[in-house]
Amino acid sequence: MGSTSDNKEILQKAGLRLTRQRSEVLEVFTNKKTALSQADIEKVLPPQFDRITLYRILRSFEGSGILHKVLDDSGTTRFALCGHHCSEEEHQHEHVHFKCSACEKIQCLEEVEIPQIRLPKGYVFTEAKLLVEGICKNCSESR
Amino acid sequence: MGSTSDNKEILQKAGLRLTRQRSEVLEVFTNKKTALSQADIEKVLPPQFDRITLYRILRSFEGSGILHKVLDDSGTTRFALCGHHCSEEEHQHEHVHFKCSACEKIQCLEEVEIPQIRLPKGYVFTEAKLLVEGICKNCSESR
DNA sequence: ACAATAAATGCAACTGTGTTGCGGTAAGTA
DNA sequence: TACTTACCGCAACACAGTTGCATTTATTGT
Repeated sequence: MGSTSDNKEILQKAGLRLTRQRSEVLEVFTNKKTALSQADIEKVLPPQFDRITLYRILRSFEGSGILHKVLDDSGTTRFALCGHHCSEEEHQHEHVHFKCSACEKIQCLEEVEIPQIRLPKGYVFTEAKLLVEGICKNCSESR
Repeated sequence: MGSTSDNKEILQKAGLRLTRQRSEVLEVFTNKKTALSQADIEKVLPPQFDRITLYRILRSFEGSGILHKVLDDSGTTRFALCGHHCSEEEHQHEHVHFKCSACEKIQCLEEVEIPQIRLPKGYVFTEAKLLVEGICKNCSESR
């Protein structure tokens, strides 16, 4: 679970240097498994961790395919760890994001694929992002 | 196209008072047909239109089913006019939102329905929101 | 048509997220 | 070990979102 050597490999593959700050951020994502906003991450990191550094780490991770942005209707941007086959050129995120109305957490359902969408004539398809809202497994079982 | 009497009807059905400001905002949405951010709307409205008033109008319209929030990965909230059968209790937005990578506009594809999603055991489905990215009809035809 | 009243507006003030520039620091490399 | 360049940390700023309160205005009943 998120060892230092894992982090090193992830960063090297992305062409990024291994720094203490980046390792810490990666740790957060491998421990928590939900999509996280910058505020969420700041709560977990040591309080002296620089806000702007975190901001830039998130963007560079996104750019190199380590993280992907998660759609959200709340206004704040959230990120989640990319599954296996993401590269800088081609992200593979055709999976569903699930937002629980009870615990408010957003998680990736990697196993649920987004069905084919039939667009009207004239429209060209590039990518689809699907957010499902409801009650997650955890919350529905603890009743 | 967006007459005053239309506005009156829309607002009365929603239990909201008919004011000049609300009419102006409604006009904007019936003229432009894409999803609009608060900044987009401010550009169109007279410059003395109060920012906070607009903010509250958008929220109250959303609460009473006149507008719905549109998912976006850019961080800023956007709204679009609801189709026919929206009430305060039950919004009906199981349609697709389409974001054009060329003109950056987001529109509702009311005619495209979101397919059934099969969730893993334990998950309860409430609602699904789908954003498709690609090239819109306008942009793909003007090549 | 007018007064009562509750809703809506407009202003002030503030919080929080997003973003850029730049000097100092530290990771990778020879 | 020294060099080069990416990365970090600070400052400063732009702008979206949010709340409280005094004033104005749309509706309701007389």
